[in-house]
Amino acid sequence: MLAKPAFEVQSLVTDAELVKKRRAQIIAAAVDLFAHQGYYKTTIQDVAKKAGVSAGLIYQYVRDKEDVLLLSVLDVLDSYKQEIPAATQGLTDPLDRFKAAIYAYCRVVDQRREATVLAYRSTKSLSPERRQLIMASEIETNALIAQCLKDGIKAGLFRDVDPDLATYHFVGLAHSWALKHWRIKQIAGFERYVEEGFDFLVHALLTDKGWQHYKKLQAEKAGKERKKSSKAR
Amino acid sequence: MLAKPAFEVQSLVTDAELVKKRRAQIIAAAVDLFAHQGYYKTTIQDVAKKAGVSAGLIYQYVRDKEDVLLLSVLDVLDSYKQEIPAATQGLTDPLDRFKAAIYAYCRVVDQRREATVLAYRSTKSLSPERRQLIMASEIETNALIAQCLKDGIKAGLFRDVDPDLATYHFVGLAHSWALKHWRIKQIAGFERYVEEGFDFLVHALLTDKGWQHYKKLQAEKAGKERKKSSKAR
Amino acid sequence: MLAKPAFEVQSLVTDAELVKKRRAQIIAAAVDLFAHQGYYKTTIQDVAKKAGVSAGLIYQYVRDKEDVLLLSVLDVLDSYKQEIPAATQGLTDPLDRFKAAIYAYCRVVDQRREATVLAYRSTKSLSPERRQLIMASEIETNALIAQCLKDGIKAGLFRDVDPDLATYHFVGLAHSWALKHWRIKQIAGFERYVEEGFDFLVHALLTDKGWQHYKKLQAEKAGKERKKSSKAR
Amino acid sequence: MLAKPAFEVQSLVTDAELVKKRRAQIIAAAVDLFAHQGYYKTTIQDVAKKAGVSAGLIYQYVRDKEDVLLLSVLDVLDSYKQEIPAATQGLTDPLDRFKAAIYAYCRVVDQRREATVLAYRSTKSLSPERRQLIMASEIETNALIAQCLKDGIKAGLFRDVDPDLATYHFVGLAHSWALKHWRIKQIAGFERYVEEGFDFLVHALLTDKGWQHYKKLQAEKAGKERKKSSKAR
DNA sequence: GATGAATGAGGCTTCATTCAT
DNA sequence: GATGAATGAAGCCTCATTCAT
Repeated sequence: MLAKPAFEVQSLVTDAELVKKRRAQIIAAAVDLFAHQGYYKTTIQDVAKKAGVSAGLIYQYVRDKEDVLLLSVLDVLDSYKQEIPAATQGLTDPLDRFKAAIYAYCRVVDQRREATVLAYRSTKSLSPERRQLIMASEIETNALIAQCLKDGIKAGLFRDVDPDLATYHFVGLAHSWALKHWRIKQIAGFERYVEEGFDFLVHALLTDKGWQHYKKLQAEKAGKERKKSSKAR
Repeated sequence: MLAKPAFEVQSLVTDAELVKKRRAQIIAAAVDLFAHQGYYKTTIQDVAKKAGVSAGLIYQYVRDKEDVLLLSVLDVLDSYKQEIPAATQGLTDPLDRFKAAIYAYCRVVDQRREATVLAYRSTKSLSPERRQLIMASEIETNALIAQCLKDGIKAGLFRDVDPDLATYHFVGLAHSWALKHWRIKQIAGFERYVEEGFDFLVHALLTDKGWQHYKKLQAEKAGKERKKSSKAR
Repeated sequence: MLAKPAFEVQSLVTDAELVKKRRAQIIAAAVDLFAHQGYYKTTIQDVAKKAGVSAGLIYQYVRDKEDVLLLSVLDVLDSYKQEIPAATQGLTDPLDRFKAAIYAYCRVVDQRREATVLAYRSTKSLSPERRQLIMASEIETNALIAQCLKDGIKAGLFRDVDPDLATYHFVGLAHSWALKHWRIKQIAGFERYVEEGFDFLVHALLTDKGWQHYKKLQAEKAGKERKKSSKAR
Repeated sequence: MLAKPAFEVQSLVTDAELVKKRRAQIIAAAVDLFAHQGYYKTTIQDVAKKAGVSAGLIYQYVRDKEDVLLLSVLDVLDSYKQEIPAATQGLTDPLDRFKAAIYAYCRVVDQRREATVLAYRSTKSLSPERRQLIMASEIETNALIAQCLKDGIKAGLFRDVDPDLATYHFVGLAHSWALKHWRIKQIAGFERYVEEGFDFLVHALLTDKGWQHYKKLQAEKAGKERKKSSKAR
């Protein structure tokens, strides 16, 4: 289930530990630069300088520039795959789990906003084989969401919609925050955007039973927060 | 209201008719090439050859390569601004108008699927000033959708949601078809995608009153189609 | 004596009057542009625009861009050949004539300072055949000065120096004003520069007899000016 | 006092030794080509080929083609600044020193005749900032000459002329040899040109006292040469 | 393993010149 | 005769990639 990221990117260096360390260095620099200036406007020399290594070094850990892009995008996508399970960990209620998953997705997108945009923009710059890897990773992430939906449907909380299609509506919520940030931030802050967005979309999803459940959860949450804020005083 | 596309892209040629014609030639070629191979992998020579003109000629109609990209993206965005009003023309019922608008949006995105992706990918490749133009155009298009939402809210058919935020959910429906086509096409065809997608999202939007209205429209449509198909026999 | 400027620059247009008029138009624009931006940074389109004609038109009056440069430089050099004889016209005393010639030379160089620099800079940009014409023109101009020197030597006013070499010292006076203007103007104004410069160089030239004569001329001139200024009151 | 030549031309390469070596390589090739074919007719590829390096390499040592020109011109001007002090080294007599300086100037101009012309022609092709550097270098060189003049004036050998203006007359002697070589070489060889030219101009400069001194030096020199030539037999 | 200087192919852009109108 | 749109050759410069140290 856990994807070995970039399992096919070859390296001339054999020491696995070193490969991991160097690549992390390179990718951190690359993601930052690619995200902010774009893939084509970023040179390998830029990446090398930012990573604090020589240009030649990079070619001991990747085959070519496209490999750097592939690793960069995979790095971003992997963070999704890490955050979502971590967020649902311990939760059992399907609606709870679903909400936690979506919120987690939105949160990680927000934290790596530019990088998320990078992933969108740059996939087409990759060769078909490499693009496969990206798509596979996205499918995996979507499967995490879709599973939550299936669980909710099974539990009778969600309508019997196509879980894969519905996934895209919620994924779109997270991605839009990054893609349309220039505009949306003028309308709402992150918190309100996610809350209203999730509330909006979940309306489309809930059965009557689910609806009751949702209102109960809302009330509980409101209760907790009231307590918290009264304690805070 | 009507945006003069690319109103600021200068040309050395003075004959307005010719400028229009040549630019159309150039942009048609550019959109196609940019959409399929990407902006950076497409050379001006490629565009010239495909447009059937010399490379030098292009520089009599645009300042630089980025201008070609700007005009290309604006061309795509303009088609949205054309199709949506055309689709709602003559319709008076708010729900009808809204549905027509969204369907029209989805349709034009489907027709220019690669070009839509181009618009997404390439905006960041533009200089800030040029990006402004793109953003302005997107805001205009969104305003068309948002207006439909406002009308529906006023008519009591839609819940009192933030129309600008809600617009993004529906815009996302159209865009996702292009952006995630590689995956969604495996799940559903265009017709089903739009129908189910719209039906899903509209659930989140409708009031009880709106809900009655929606079901009536569905029934009417079903009736018409039954008739049509019986005639077709 | 009078050089037909550019006697070999061909034109497609047959009407001699028109050729003269058009060329004057073109050359005036060209000299200005070449002098200020340099030959290579000036495009034929620039010249055409400044001359108020189309780019194509120019090619009916010259063979190529180099022809425009040739005509431009010859135009400048011709003005020397016009001014010097005009200035000595009517004067009979050799020293008077010589001084008038040098002053006239300096004056025309000052009036067309940038153009003079152009002549210096651009001769090497011309093909050898065209350069010949420039050189021939310069030799003609120098001959005017040299003749004055010969007359002065014959009259026993000037030492028996090589008139052609001495010519270059005085020509250098005029040219330096243009070539080193950026620096000399910080040291002296045009009037003082020419007066001190001529006075300096003429010291090197005069015989004892010439020296007496020179002082007499100075005194006369001073006298006239005193009168003039007293009248002016 | 000692100018760091081209102190502001940046290089991507850090090894100072290498920068010096490579630049010398590049500039040597560039001066030669620029001097003979002109700046604009010389391509970077030409320079690279002549320097025995790749075109890309050049851009690791200069920012653009204009930088190559700047370095080339500075290289020429620096040779003046080297030769003049070297020639006066050890000499104490002001007239001796002055003569040595002018002769040295003429000699280096003769040795780098085409390059001297390049410096004249091309300064205007440089951006204003770069032109400043050229001018500063010229002023420094002129100051060396002017100092000799001042010393001679102080010693009562030279008339009390403006040393900066007088400098230009002597500088003109050297430069004219390069600029008007096509013509002057028909009149006189280098030796005679310099001797007669200096003799001519120095006439304009000497006081009576200086004049006595000058004649004495001439006699001494003639004596030495007689001896030398008798020895040579 | 790491460096960074060197390479050279290739793209954008300019502009002299032509030619159909 | 005049126009100005069109051409296309050519140059500057960048940058991914290599390789000697």
